[in-house]
Amino acid sequence: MTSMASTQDCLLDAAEALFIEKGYAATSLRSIAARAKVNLAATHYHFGSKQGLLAAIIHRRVTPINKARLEALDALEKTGSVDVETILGAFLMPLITSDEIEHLPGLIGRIHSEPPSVMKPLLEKEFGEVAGRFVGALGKVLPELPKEELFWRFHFLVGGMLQTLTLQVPLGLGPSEETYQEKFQRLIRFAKAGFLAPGQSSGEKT
Amino acid sequence: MTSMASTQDCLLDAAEALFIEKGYAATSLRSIAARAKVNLAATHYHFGSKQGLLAAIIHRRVTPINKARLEALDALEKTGSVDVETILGAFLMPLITSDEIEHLPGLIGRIHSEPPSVMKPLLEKEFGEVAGRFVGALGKVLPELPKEELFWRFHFLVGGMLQTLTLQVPLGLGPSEETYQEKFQRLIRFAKAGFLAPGQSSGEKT
DNA sequence: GTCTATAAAAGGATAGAC
DNA sequence: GTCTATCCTTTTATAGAC
Repeated sequence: MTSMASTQDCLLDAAEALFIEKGYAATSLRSIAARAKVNLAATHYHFGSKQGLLAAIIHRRVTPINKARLEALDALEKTGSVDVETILGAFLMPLITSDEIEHLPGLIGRIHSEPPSVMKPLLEKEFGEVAGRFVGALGKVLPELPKEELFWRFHFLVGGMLQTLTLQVPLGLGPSEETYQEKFQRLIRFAKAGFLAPGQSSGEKT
Repeated sequence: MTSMASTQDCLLDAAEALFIEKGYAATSLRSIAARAKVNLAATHYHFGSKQGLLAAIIHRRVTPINKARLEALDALEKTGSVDVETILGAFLMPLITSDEIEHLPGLIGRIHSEPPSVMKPLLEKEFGEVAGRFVGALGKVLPELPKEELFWRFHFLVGGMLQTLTLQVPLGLGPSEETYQEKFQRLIRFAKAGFLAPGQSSGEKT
């Protein structure tokens, strides 16, 4: 029994589940405390405010994934096997191999479009470094692609990732049980071709 | 003065702006009524509830865009100029050419990840037919692509679209003032290549 | 259709005993 | 660190006069 979950962890788990289910604004601290089976006042004692609780939740899940992403990119650069496909793999696959995958998808998918006043500082803090590293790596293997085009394509990749994390099943498709492994491999095929497309109307065939 | 905005329209406009700014759950009917400069009780008189107001807002913006999308697709099929790029154009460009573009992007971008209990029935009702028609058209010009792969690629396209509608400027890029026209042309380049990529490991070079 | 007034409930946050 | 009790604000929604 020495490994019984602490009050903090109970709160984090409960709040995370409810934020996924109902969204941030629609979830009350009371419902969180009830689900965690702790006292209402504990939320303020441990996290100060509802926002503080949200920040802690995101930090807990995102940190290990971003660490794995950067390590994967480092490994690519060390072995010299850097290309578009391997970079995309280093960006997406840590979502799967991490232990957090069970919780992260719904969380990010649900809350990434909360009001900017809530989310923007959090996302920039948690995501800024990783985005910079990966855009830089992609820029190196796609030296002729204009910078703005590169940024927007990374942006589209992130959109596809978020959409994949948000929806279990796309509209019009039956509830086929597909693993994230398979979904992200589909996304890598799609986005790889997208990144390799000519940058404007210049390029390939001229 | 015969064209003075009705109370309904004032409420729709105000609620839309606030939902974009703060999200659905975080916006109160009071703030809506205040911004619309109408009485609080008017919201219930005209729309019954907060949910009814949301449904009316979405319907107002989405209906004309989807109509334009289907008409553009019809036109392509009549002139026989159907290919991946023109289909993508017919799907994305009505977002721009419609009068709604000024309001729609933020709205959809902000609220599409509200709790499924709120959004799913609305989105399926408003979006189901259009998605079916466009996936069908893409399937015709990509006959060798497996159906699941097709669905997921359409899904990634929608993800890129939503991401573009959500963020004015991608992370790491300065506040470059780019029109939606330009952004969606970038997205079309990206997604066109993605749709044309080989479906599995089969294809191109074997 | 529009207003005032208010009901009835739920929200975040805090004080203070233990 | 955890509890009870409560403050104070805000919320959705409605009743009823005009």
